Amino acid sequence: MLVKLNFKAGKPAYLQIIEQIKFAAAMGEIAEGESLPSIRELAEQLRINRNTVAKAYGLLQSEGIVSSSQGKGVFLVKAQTPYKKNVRKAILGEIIDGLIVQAHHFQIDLSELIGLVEQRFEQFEKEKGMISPEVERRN
Amino acid sequence: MLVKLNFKAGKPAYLQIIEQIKFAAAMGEIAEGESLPSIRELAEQLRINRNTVAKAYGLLQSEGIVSSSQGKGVFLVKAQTPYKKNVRKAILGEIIDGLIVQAHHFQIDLSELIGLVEQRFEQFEKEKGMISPEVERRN
Amino acid sequence: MLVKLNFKAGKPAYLQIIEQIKFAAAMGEIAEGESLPSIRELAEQLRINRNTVAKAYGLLQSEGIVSSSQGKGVFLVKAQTPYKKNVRKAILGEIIDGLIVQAHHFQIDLSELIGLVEQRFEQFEKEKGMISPEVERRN
Amino acid sequence: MLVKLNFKAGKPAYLQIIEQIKFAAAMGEIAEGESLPSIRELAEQLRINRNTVAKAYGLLQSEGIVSSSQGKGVFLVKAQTPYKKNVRKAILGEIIDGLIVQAHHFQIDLSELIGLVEQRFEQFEKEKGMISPEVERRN
DNA sequence: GTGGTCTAGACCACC
DNA sequence: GTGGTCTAGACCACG
Repeated sequence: MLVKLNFKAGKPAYLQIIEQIKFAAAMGEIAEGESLPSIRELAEQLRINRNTVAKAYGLLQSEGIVSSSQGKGVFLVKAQTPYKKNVRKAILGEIIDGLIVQAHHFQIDLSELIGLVEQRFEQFEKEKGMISPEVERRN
Repeated sequence: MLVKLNFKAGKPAYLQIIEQIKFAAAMGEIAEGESLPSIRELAEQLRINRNTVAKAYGLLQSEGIVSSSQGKGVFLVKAQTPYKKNVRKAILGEIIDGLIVQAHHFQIDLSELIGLVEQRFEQFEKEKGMISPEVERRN
Repeated sequence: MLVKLNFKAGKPAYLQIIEQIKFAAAMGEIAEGESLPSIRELAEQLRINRNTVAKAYGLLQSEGIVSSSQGKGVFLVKAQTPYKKNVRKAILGEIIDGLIVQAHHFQIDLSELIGLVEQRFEQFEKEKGMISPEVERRN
Repeated sequence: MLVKLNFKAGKPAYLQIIEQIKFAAAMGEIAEGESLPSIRELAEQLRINRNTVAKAYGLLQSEGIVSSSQGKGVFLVKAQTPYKKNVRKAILGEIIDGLIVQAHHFQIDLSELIGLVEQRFEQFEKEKGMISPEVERRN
């Protein structure tokens, strides 16, 4: 997998790494159980401090997305959320409430809003389909 | 109108104020042109510094939701967004993208997600109907 | 003379009054020794509080531009600055320094800058010529 | 580079910092891409709160004069204004209008005013020539 | 009585 | 070690 950093954007490096790895995992670009680039490798490739990569990996591990074992590397764990379904729905519900209030201020009604959701979802799936797993690697 | 702060939550006070005023405005709890609680008043009621309220009001003003004038007060402006439709859709689109990624991590598919949106929307409308404007509590 | 207030602009009312009276005086619209509208009169005309007009007149008086005497009214005093020439030049010099630094950041050189000054000055004189003294009065 | 604060003057500290840094930048005292004193450093040196310096730097950033990145520092960006020529002239025009009105109140005519501008400009260029870049004082 | 500005202390995010 | 955010106190401007 390939990670790119945009230093101009305000986003911190470690967050950009996390996002891209999450996205790659969601896309199926990285298979379950497969190893990620090593900390040292990724740090060199991106020309950033190893601490920054380590921080990103650490947070991914604490989210249960990857697991690391000394001397072996870092691996993608099987996708599964730690929350029960009603908790998940409650979390999504809060995001949705904010979305609805914003849509209301923008004078956009329900049917239009749902149209937008469907449209965005389709584009998400389309991009997902276009990425074949395990394509890119450098160094 | 009534604002409540939850100090336990990580969310900063000024953001909680913004959200609740936006919500109250969307609900029709505050009529257009009507004045919001004065900065001092709300600050005392919430037992926080005036500047924190002032910051919230200032941001609401920069979003075009309220307008303030020295010596007079802060007023809810006529609901009308300054953005063109495509801009509004783009802003909502970003929120939706975040929602979709989160839903994906939670293994919730499109139909279920849209069901959630509809359900939340209905509840929003129901609550909105229950609030008759101009029913103010006093302190 | 006619004073107009723009409530939308951020500028406070009393400053708008001061500016317009100064400008009218510089333009010769008000003759030396002539009386200005009374505080009560101007306040009614502009539909603002008399304190606001009084504040404006008070500041004009402290700048030595008008003089007031109880029961008679407020009069424009003979134009003359209280400062000696070198002091005046020093004050202008500071404004000019700021102008030069700004022009430098804008990559505008001396000749262009002086062209701008001349152009603006001519327009100033033109507007001044167009106003005949003692034209407008209301009520 | 050296910043001095004049607490007696009515001007707020953050504005004094902005002016002096703009001046130093225009003088070539700070080279392009070079880092400014860190927020903490300057705050200690001036014996003011870090936030006051941060505010000054933040405004300089929003003017496009410096750029900052967390954990690294604040840097002078390549001199290049983001505005088109007519916009720049309009901005300078407003400053010039104020200058002309002030000069008028001081009974100083155009030729004298332009003489002052030229004189100040020459002094600006002379001082600029005297400062060789990269000559830094330390504390 | 309004709202706005300036400075500050404590804490957080980042590298 | 960097810069950024949140809250606050004192003071100012305004009507």
